Amino acid sequence: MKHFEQILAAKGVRVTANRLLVVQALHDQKSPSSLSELEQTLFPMDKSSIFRVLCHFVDNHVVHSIEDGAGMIRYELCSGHDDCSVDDMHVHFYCEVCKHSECFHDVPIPKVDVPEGYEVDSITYMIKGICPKCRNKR
Amino acid sequence: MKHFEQILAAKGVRVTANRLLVVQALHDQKSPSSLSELEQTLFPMDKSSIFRVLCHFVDNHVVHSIEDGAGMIRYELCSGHDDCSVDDMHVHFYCEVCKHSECFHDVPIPKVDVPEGYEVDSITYMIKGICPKCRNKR
DNA sequence: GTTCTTGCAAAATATTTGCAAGACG
DNA sequence: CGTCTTGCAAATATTTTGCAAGAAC
Repeated sequence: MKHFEQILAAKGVRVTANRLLVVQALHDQKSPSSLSELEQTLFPMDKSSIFRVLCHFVDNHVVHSIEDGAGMIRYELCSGHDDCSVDDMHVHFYCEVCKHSECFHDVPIPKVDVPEGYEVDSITYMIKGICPKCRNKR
Repeated sequence: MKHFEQILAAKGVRVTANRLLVVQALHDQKSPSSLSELEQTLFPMDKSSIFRVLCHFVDNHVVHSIEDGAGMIRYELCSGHDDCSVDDMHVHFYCEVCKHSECFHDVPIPKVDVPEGYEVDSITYMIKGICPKCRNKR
């Protein structure tokens, strides 16, 4: 996939087979993926390799890392292919019943005024509650 | 502290010595505490006891649980002593340099419109960046 | 006495690192 | 060659549960 190679190259990340697989997997997921999930998807790639690729991606703004409601870290591709700004982010939802995370891609994170002297790098807006599917089951 | 006993009683939580100690400790902290921190503060109370007290408190809306930027769960007392609503919440800040969390008590979380059918229980608004103290050191 | 709570120990879950071999430029 | 990347194994860190003794009602 030439497309993914360009994304990596544009961010100054060397292209390797593993890295392309990780980008591919993240792209295929609709909701942010955890390390464990990626481990299954990307078998037989090693967990630590995936982990290090993800760290590298986070450092180079290829992916965001967010914490879902269950104390686990999840990863998703930065949407903007050029630069990865704060404006890039959207709201996430965590269902306390089925324990799944999803994205509200259409809902941008409202900005707030931070006190003097604080530098903002990223923002996570996480709603916890019950998703429609689980709600209808009750 | 009669005061804390009333808080617990009002939420239908049975009052025990341990629970009062946990409430006290959370009240004394300015920023949200992690389980490990509480373990030190509350020594010799057992870690698992603290954990179970915290779970019970979260279930009964005595405390909020939030995830700081480092994948750790932190706890803070619900501010409203009557009921623990979504309006109760404020913005949190995580410094990526000194790895400390703090509260922007004066900055309420802006609300967003969620898609139809979703039930909102709580919201976490976490800003990651660099705090003034760490920023001045560079 | 029946239910809830606690402490100890240990399991379960996730993340992170050390090291040597291999790939890349 | 020298640096970056990978896989295997193992160490850390953190959260969670089983069980029996004790406390509360």
